[in-house]
Amino acid sequence: MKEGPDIARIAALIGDPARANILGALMAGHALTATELAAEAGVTPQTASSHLAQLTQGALLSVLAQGRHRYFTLASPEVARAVEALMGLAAAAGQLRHRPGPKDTALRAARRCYHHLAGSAGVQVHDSLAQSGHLTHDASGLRLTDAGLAHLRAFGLILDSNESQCRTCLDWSERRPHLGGKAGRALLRQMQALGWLRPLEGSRALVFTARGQSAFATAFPVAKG
Amino acid sequence: MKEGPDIARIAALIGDPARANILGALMAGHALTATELAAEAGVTPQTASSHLAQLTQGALLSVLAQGRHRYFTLASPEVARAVEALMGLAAAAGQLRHRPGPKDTALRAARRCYHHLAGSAGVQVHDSLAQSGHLTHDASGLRLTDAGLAHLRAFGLILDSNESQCRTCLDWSERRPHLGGKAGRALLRQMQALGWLRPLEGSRALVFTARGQSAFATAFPVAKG
DNA sequence: CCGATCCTTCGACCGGGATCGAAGCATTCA
DNA sequence: TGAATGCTTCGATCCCGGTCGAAGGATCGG
Repeated sequence: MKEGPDIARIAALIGDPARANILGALMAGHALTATELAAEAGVTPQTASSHLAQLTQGALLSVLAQGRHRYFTLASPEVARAVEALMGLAAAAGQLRHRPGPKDTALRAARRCYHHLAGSAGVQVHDSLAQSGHLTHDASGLRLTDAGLAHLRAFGLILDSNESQCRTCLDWSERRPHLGGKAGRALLRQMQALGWLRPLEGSRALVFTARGQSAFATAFPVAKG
Repeated sequence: MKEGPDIARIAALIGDPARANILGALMAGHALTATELAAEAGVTPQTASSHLAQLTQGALLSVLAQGRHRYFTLASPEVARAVEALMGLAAAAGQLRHRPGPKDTALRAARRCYHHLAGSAGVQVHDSLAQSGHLTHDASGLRLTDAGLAHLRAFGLILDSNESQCRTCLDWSERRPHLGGKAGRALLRQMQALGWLRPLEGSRALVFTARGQSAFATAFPVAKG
């Protein structure tokens, strides 16, 4: 009964610990070089090279050669979403790699998912915009309303009118959608520019500054329901 | 940089061809016995037994022992969504197992995804309901409005008021969300009861009857945009 | 109780693939 | 040009895990 796409190939590609670490490192959205990824994955450069070739061949990564460096990124937001979906399953199965520590708490609060904001803060943004009518769910998926577009522009975001289309991304820690796509990306950039939050050293986690914390709460209020 | 859930374990679990076939067979939403799954996967019962034990252990499947039979199903809708996400990646990578044939076309038109309707017909249901205001996207995700609830009840669906909460499921062939959850499940059941469509032998594909085709188009119209 | 069916456990085999050392290109910089 | 750096290819090793035959429970029908 072989129907549909060959899922096993892709899953097997993600299923190796070294490759999974590579994908995890790239979930932050930054392009990383082969040697950096080798260190992240905990393998030698020649082993990493083999893995990177396979991931690229499998259309999970894309490469940008610059001088003697090769920068790798996730090939598409779809890849990031698939990885998050798998994280959700792994979390549900209780297969956390470490006992939850302070870093883990920080990750659940706010982190980079590909290029946008995830974690409870990310979900809060989504909910707040949805409640105030700045975000609608129509035929083509999630979309910013005109009011929402104006609202975010007032915030300092630079968004074309044809960039109202958004991506939702299932949050592995919250099990709820958060805001991805162009808008999500621009929003995170602006929040960092405003000094609301900064990346935690060597991690995808993001920590709010005291000032940013309260500003964020005011800007994206959410009613309990 | 080992952060978050252990994704490699889960992905490796899905990454074996035999296990992927098992998951694929269960995507139709029916409970299947160990021997049936062995046949689906193309391995002997003792091999399948080993795989099934691993999948159950990994919280991807759940088992119901009934007499000397053991019925397996996907452990949760999350599993089904993760599998669909992987199918999307595989399809994007152009790794279809077969050259697209008539069966493949049927699959893209309408199929079972877990217990609900997927494919272009599934997406059409979602879009139609969203356009007519029967479906909203709020803080807790996708939800049926009161009007939508009444609309579907008029259709013959039996739905509690507290079952307005819906699940969205990313469609691998359309790359767009379709309607899952309780409502999606009830809807598919009703459509089959009305004789609108019937399962294609030995496949997840669903084919519309002539009568069902036009009735469906009238019931779930969608404006082009 | 007996045979049939469903499923599992055990043991042995085998292959694919992950890994790293050594060597080879390519690029940059002095 | 020569040395250093980033990355890849090649080859050898090794181990994990998929596979099936044989045998052992478990459950049902009579």
